[in-house]
Amino acid sequence: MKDKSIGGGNTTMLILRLIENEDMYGYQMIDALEKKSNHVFALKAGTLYPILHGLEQQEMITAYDGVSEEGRQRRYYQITKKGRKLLDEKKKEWETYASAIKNVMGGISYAEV
Amino acid sequence: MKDKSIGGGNTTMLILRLIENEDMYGYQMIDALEKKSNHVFALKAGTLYPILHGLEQQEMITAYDGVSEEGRQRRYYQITKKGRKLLDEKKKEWETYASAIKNVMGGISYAEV
DNA sequence: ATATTATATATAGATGATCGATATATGTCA
DNA sequence: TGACATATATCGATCATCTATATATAATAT
Repeated sequence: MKDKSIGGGNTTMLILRLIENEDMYGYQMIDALEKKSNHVFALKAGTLYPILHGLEQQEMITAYDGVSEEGRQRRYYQITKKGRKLLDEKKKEWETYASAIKNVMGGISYAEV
Repeated sequence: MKDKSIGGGNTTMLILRLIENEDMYGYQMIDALEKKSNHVFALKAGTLYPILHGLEQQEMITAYDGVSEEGRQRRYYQITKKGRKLLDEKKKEWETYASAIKNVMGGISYAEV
């Protein structure tokens, strides 16, 4: 995984999280992710837009043309009910994954099954 | 990232961690990883061996032929000083990554820079 | 003694996620 | 007017990992 790359198949989860409470347009997501991650993640436009289009096709999000606070035409994305369900699943997967890494790295061992 | 796949570019870190305190042979690593991860990770032989050969070439590990506790010929792998340094780096990268995900998912925000 | 199965090591090709490069259009600022 | 930042978009390349496959040995069952 390269420096500042998001990797690990978590990009979709992060995008859905960003628009969980607020509709956003593409570039706004890139900025928000950079800030919230404290400059660890630098999501590329070339990664973002194909994912947004895919999520739209799967009805995880819907898109509409709107006007930004500065009065400019922007393409906004809104999470759907289906998308919230997917976000929940991805969250659980991440927790399982992170906890497994912790177990291996910390050396916690379980009874053999 | 598929179910039970390790992904995220963390396989090398996990392998190095496994042999940090004890030399191991390939299949032993697969078993150890499955147990320590509480059955979350199922490392595939087809993933493991190419990584081991790569780490050997980069002098992160050394290999030698030994005899297992059951008296069988096995190919053992031992971490080198260089490998321990790499493990430390990978650990730090993981911590940075996991903490960034946490920040985004939990909604912690930082002052804009 | 022989067949079957589990263990072990290994490699090649396929897949999938993400990046880098590039294209295009619009709005802002000097 | 020209340069630059913002914004959306697509395509090909790259990299990690998986699947499938091959091969060998040892253990177990017949």
